[in-house]
Amino acid sequence: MPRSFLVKKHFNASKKPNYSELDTHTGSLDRRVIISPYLYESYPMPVIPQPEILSSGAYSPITVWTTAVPFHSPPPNGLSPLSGYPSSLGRVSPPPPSDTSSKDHSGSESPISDEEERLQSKLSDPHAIEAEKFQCNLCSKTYSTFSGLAKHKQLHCDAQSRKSFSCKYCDKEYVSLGALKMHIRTHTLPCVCKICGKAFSRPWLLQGHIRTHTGEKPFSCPHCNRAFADRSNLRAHLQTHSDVKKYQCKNCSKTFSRMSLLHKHEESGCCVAH
DNA sequence: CTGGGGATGGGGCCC
DNA sequence: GGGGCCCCATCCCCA
Repeated sequence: MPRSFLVKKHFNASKKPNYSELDTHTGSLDRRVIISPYLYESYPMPVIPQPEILSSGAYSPITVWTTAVPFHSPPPNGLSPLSGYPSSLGRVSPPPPSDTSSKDHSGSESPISDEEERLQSKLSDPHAIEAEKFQCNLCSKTYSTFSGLAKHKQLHCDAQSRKSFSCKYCDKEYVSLGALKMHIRTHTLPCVCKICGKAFSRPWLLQGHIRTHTGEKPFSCPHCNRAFADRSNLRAHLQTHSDVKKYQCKNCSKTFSRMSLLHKHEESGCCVAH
């Protein structure tokens, strides 16, 4: 099982980003691609913009992810964190309607305390003076309003109990915040080529891309001395020197240097009933 | 049509 | 926790 399949892929029909859309900032990618204003100033150093030099609506580590809440028990008042994306990148998801007094926490790592939550719930709810009757089934904390409880669960207990972090740009979920942040980069594409403007999710991807401009090919085949810019491509090339290829057809035992070639072979009809 | 190269995406691992 | 790297995969293009 390839590791890439551990998380489902379903961006859209075209798996590759349509870089032609970078210039217009239109289409489905416009909220994740940030072209550095310093794009063409110098060459050839890659530009890996820091968050502060991104546009005001750019990627904010605090605002681009949300902890997941159980799908089987959606809170009322449209509290689901997956109920739609912000209209522009970097905007915090709109607060729950019943929590209009809550402040914008973007840019602040410190979550509000439970006491603050309860106080805010009381302030925002005229019925909050009543006895606290909404209890968290995970930590037994009580809240006077359902909205207070819902917010508490969304921010703390559910996320902690499930250890689940879901992307706000797609519906992928990860068990760690670090994995989610790494994934988020595939949406925000913070690494921009100064030469052509293409954006990449990681610096080393950009470095590999820059080799296409410079012509640098640091990986050489020990058999034929052919050079490659990418190690993976060299590895694939090495298969061509091997008598026994890595990928074998189950039916005819023919071997192929690449998985894609095996797939083509299978789709061409070898593996249909003979 | 097949085989191979080029370019790129993305999760995991290690430091 | 983040960066760099590894490894695998895929798409596109061309000979």
